[in-house]
Amino acid sequence: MTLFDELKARGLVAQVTDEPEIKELINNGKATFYIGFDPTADSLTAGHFMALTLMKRLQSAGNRPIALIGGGTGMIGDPSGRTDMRKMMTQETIDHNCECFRRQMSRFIDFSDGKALMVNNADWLLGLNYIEFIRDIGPHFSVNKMLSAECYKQRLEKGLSFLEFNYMLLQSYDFYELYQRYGCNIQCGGDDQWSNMLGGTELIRRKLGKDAYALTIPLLCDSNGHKMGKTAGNAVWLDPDKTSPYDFYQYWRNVGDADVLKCIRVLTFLPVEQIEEMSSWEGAKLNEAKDILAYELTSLVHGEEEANKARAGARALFSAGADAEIPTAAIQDSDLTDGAIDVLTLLVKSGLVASKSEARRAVEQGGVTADGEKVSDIKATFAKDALKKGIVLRRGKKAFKKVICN
RNA sequence: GGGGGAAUUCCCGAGCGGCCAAAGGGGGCAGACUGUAAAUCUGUUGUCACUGACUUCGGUGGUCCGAAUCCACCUUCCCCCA
Repeated sequence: MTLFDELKARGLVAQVTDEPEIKELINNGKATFYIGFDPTADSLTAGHFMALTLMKRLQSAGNRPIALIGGGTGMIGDPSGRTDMRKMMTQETIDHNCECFRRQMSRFIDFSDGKALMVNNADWLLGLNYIEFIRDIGPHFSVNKMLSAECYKQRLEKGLSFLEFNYMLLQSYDFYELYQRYGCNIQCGGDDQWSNMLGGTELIRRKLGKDAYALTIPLLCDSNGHKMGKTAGNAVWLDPDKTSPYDFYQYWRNVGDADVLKCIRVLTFLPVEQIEEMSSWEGAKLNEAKDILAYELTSLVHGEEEANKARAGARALFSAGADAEIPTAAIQDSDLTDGAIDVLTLLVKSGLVASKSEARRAVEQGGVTADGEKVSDIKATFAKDALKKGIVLRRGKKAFKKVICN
């Protein structure tokens, strides 16, 4: 199976500008492609992960990836699919975020010996002269056409500033620039970027009379159409300090039935044939697929060791086994009163709940257990002796911590 | 530049002087049912010293015994006209 066919089989291709040409390029390792990342946070998210795997897949077939960090476009903010304007970020924040991205990406992509490049569009965007830019690039964009683009529709109802309206020109300019500097001939990105990407291919054709291509990957959505990679509105981060490997594992362990296979196909590197076998799995058997998905991804992002720990922790909790790998929370002597601590405080200190009110509710609703025993009294306390060897405190079905006091 | 409207708790959105920690929906959390799934049903969803107290309704200052609700100014956004 050729690379392109595999991408298709995995469901990684949403739209392409010129299929035969793109096929030819990437199957033969002749592509230099780029994917842009907006430095809006100090860590990449699960949402970016799919793009990273695409990069890796293409790279292993001999194509050259360029990771473009949007240090310059980050100053503007992409309005696509947004209902409100992004917050403007300061130069320092953007620089910091760029650096964090760089570190995380090098885990997946081989940047040695020019096998991949990482560039920052701040390098060419920040020095642009307005009049020159407008005269040079502006004529190639039709406002009428831009306004009809799907990505601005929503914003036209809520208001779109000229600042953001410029985003498409800048992203197009990036592609144009990369084409000239590095011979970059394909731009990849999320499907929501489609119109911005077309802007680039169009610009290259008009200015240089050359062909460049665009390929989008679908947005990873669950069966209800919600974007995946978020819990309660918060992103699932790749940075272990922002989303622990255990939580990361749990996120994937808990995806809905309808989404497991899709996630495995799109996000893991398991062979397509193996995945096809799983597609007949049903009911409880499907749970195994979730375990595979969670393990594979955790292992890719955080390493095998962390993946083993997360899996062991989960198994300990859900199917009774050794409790050695349960995430722990240490509490201090100063948290104790008279050599003991009450449940509510303990719940808060362990990080299982955000406030005492929440802790109270959890107990009152019968959602808290300590070492398997249900805690039904909000005044229950634990003595230091018990805490020395550790207590497995559990809130609800899935949130738990082993609390220890030394 | 002129005129009109809006800012409410995580989100949407009621409230328009006391009965408001603030309807309803979404989302979240917990419980039941299960397979650590979905769907469904129930409870819950500002904080704390929890039958009570305290802090919230864009900001600042007023009026009033009392303000999310009235007034002034400010900030931001939307709509119409130019």
